Amino acid sequence: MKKKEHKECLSALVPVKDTLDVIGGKWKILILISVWEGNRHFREIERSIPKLSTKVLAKELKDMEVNKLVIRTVVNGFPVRTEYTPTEYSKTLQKVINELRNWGVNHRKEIFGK
Amino acid sequence: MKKKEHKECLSALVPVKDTLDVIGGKWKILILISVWEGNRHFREIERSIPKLSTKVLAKELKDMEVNKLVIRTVVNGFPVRTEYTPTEYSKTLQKVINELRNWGVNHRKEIFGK
DNA sequence: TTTTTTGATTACCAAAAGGTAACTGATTAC
DNA sequence: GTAATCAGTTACCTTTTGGTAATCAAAAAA
Repeated sequence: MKKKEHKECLSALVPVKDTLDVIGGKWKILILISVWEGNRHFREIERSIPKLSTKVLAKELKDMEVNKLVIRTVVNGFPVRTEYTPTEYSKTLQKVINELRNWGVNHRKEIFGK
Repeated sequence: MKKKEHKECLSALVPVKDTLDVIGGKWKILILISVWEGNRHFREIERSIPKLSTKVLAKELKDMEVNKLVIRTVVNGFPVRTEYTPTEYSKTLQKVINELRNWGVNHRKEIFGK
């Protein structure tokens, strides 16, 4: 009997891992939704998500900028304002997030209800 | 201007979080794929995934059993064998994982290539 | 008899993630 | 002058996560 090859399995997994790096974790999707909803400024986003700390928000927004989900622009001025706007590209995630949501809805039924 | 309501946003997010609890993290999808590929016994699965430790595999397999992704059966016997088999239900994740993979493939192009 | 293999569990330690609070610097309102 | 707001940064500490190695019981192989 041949030994099993696992290379294939692992390489197919890299892009899945990539995606989870971008939207996995506790806050990323929450932040994305907040920005999609119209929250633009740092404090505005922060206040819109209970329990989210300044530190984590700053880190997550940086990641999201690198991943082209939001654009950060500094509005020169008075009490220094920063604007985070969602990119068009970020909307390609909506389908993925929908799939995650649908499966989750069904999974609850599978584990509890039914 | 009305204050924004975030209740809706948050409740829509619960199932997404549920799904990420089930397949998020470093190992869950790897283990699932390993089992789908035909690895059945604890050591077999362990050896199929480099860097995965006994402790983490044991914990993850328990979670996966609770979530009905695998069935654990003890084959009474000689050096005590345990069998993990993927459920039919686990296959409902293939669509989700595919979406994650597709987005990841495209994302690499977006961030690097192009 | 000793070693090996099986599927785990446990104790112990290291690393990573995350929270809190203080502080920056500029400006406006009181 | 004092306080507050904006967008963070930093230091410090706690919690969570994860890895390593030892151990268990039971049987087969040496």
